[in-house]
Amino acid sequence: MTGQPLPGAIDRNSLIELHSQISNRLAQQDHRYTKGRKQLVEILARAGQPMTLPDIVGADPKMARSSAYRNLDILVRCGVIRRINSGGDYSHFELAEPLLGHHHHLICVSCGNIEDIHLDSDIEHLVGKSLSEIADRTGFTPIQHSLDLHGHCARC
Amino acid sequence: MTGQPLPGAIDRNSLIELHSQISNRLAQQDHRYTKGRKQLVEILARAGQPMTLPDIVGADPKMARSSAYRNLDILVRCGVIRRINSGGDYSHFELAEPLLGHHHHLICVSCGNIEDIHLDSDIEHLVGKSLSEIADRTGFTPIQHSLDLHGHCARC
DNA sequence: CTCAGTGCAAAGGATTTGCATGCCG
DNA sequence: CGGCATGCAAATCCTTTGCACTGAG
Repeated sequence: MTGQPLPGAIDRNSLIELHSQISNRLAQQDHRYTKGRKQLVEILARAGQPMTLPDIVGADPKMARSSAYRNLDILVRCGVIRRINSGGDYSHFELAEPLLGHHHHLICVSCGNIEDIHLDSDIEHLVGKSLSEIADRTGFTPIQHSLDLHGHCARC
Repeated sequence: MTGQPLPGAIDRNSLIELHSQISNRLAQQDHRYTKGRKQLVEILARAGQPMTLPDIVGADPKMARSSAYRNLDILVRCGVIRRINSGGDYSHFELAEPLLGHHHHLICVSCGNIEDIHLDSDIEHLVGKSLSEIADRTGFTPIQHSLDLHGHCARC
C-alpha cells in the first residue's frame, strides 16, 4: 500500500485503476459499472471531500436525482462510497476508505460543510486497539469507526 | 467533578439535582421547565441510553409527537439533550455530556440501536490533544467530538 | 391579562419507489 | 431477446410549522 493518504483519490490511484477496482467490486455483486455510476465516482474523486446530493447533481445537471440516489445507494452497499449523516438537511457522500484512506472529519455546525482530516498513526492505532477491546467484550462486530470534530469552521 | 461516568444519569445525580440543574439552564434562556420537558428528561435518564422518538413517545403515550419534537429541540439548544443522527429512520436523543459524562457509541448498522461506551481516559486525552492541534491549525473552533463504532450488535 | 407551552392537523422536504422506456450483453 | 439501468412522477414518512386553546404568573 502507499503511504499517507492524500485528499482526492485521483492522486493515489489513477482514475483508470480506480474505475477498474470499482468495476470488479460491482461485478462481484452482479451490478454493472454504468456511465452514471462512473460519473458519480469521478465527481466525488475530483471533489476530494464529502458532497451533498445537490452538490453532486450540480456538478452534472443532466443527472437525475433519483438515479443519483439509487446509484449512490448501490455504491454504498458495495463498499465503494460512504454516506455521512451530519444532521443537516442533506446526507454527505464520499469515496469509501479502502479507496480514499482512513480519515476523519471536521463538521461545521453552522454551514454544514465537512472536511477530511488525518490523525497521527500512533493515535489511530491506540484508538483502534481500544475500540476492538470494547467490541470483543460486548459481542459487537465492528465494521469501521468514525471520529468527527464538530464546531465552527474558519469561515463561520 | 465526580469520577468515571456511569450509564444512566440517575446514578450520578439524584433526579432532584438533575432537574434543578436543567431548570437553571432553561431559565437562563428564558424557557420554563414544564411538566412535558421534565418528563422527557426523566424518560431519557431512566433509559440511560439513546432513544428514538417512537421510543420516547412509547414510554409516555399521552405525550404529543409535535410537543416531544419541539421540547427536544429546545432542550438540545439549551445543551441539556444531544441529538444523534445515526442514519437510520429516526434521530436518537440522549442526555447531553455535561449531565451524562463524556462517552461514545456503538451503532448497529442492522437494527439501528445505539449503546453508550466509555474509553480509557489516557486515550481520550491523547485524542483530545490531537484534535485540538488540528483545530488550531485549520482555524476550526471545536465544540465536541464524536467517536462512534459502527458494526453489528450481538443480537444481529 | 399576557404569553409561553401544548396538541391537533396540515405542510415541508429529503429520500424512496412505481412504472414505462432504453440500452448493454 | 432478457434483464438491469434510467428518468419522470408520485408516494413515503420523519420532522417542522400554523393555529387555536390552555394554564401559570
